Amino acid sequence: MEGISKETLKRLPSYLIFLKDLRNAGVSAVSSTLIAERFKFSPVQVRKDLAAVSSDGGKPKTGFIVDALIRDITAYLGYNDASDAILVGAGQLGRTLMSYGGFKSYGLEIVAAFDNDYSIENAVVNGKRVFGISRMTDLVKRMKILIGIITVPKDAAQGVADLMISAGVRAIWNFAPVQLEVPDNILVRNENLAASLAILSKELSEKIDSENK
Amino acid sequence: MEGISKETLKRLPSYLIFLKDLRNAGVSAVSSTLIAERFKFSPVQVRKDLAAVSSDGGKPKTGFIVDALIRDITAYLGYNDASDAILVGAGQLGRTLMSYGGFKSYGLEIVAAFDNDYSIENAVVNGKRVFGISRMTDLVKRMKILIGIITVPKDAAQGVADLMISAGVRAIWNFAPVQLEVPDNILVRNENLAASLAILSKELSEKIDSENK
DNA sequence: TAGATTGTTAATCGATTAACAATC
DNA sequence: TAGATTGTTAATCGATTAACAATC
Repeated sequence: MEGISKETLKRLPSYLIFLKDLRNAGVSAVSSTLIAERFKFSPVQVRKDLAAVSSDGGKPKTGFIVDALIRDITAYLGYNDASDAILVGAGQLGRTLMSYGGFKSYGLEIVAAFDNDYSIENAVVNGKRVFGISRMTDLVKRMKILIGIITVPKDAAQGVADLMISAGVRAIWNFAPVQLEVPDNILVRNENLAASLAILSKELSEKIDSENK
Repeated sequence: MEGISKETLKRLPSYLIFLKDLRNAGVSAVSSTLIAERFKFSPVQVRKDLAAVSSDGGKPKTGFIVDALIRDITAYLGYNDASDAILVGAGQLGRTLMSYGGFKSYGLEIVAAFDNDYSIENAVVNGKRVFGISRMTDLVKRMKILIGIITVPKDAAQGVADLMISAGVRAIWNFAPVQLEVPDNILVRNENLAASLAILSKELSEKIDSENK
């Protein structure tokens, strides 16, 4: 149950989505083979991944109990102190994240948003108010928020990161296309949508090249 | 210049962003050590990555020419046939992507969007019109579009994927939280924002756990 | 029982890092 | 020249896969 590899951690959320679909479809048990087929992984890999988080394990011939797996993965991924986040930059991308329904199913929540644009301040998005940036430090400290989401333009990103860190944020999800400079004890996860598409595009053209040989 | 590893491919876009910043700052040459420091990679890794795409290589004592690297990485990542995409699902997330400025710098463009909601059809987002879904097949075929972006609710995603594939799309960037079933020759890249945040949250709580030991 | 499926150990594979010679 | 920095080969590391015994 401990020492889960980085790669396993990345796959767990996908399993969770699939398992919930199975549950909705009334399926009560699932084999590693079936999961593997769906994701084009190997069954052994799936078993290793599941072994890392499953409390009961699976049963030969039956497979794994869907409900139990959902509980185990949710417990592993979802229930921890670090589940509340604040967001800075309530532009279109920021508001999209605030309205995004998918976080809840992982026990995650964006509890407040901040912006320095007076015309956005006090707006209410998805039931959450947008505050002036000057109120961030106080709120983060008071609520002991550990995760900050940055959706400001790139020139403002470093300043926002500094402010978040001084307020006590320990992990940053950065959507601005800059490499943030942060102390060693701060986690940063960069989300560069353009880069994601660029990689897909590249993989495709390599594939097409190889087909044309 | 060929056989670039997957991991290298993932790092190249970050290098590109940083190199452009350097160029803006008037820096003309950069050492692998400097790049490595910024990203907390090892200098050797950076050199290996750059060796894979750089036409000139670097010079001892000087390092790599910033302009030349930008050109090489851009050429490697950006210029290929697979640079136009269509998007289906012009809801908030879809419109955010349509308005997102970052794609252009990688030579990528969302050329048209589709939705089956009559109230969204004919809307113009970022200068691009939203068409009824019925017009997708024709446009994809005519323009030989190879990349499709799915930003519809999860229940509609598989149907949209099937439609895209039958029209000729070869790579799908999927924002719906489902595992799409596609033929072997179709590339799929899943973007699950909730999962990304969940992983960050998990890494943070593991870090905090280990600090408290 | 027979067969499907799990879980584990060992082998393989791919990527990173260490070591070091080449060179501007 | 001396020193910084590159590029490459070999060693290491981490993750995946193959093989197979255990078991429901």
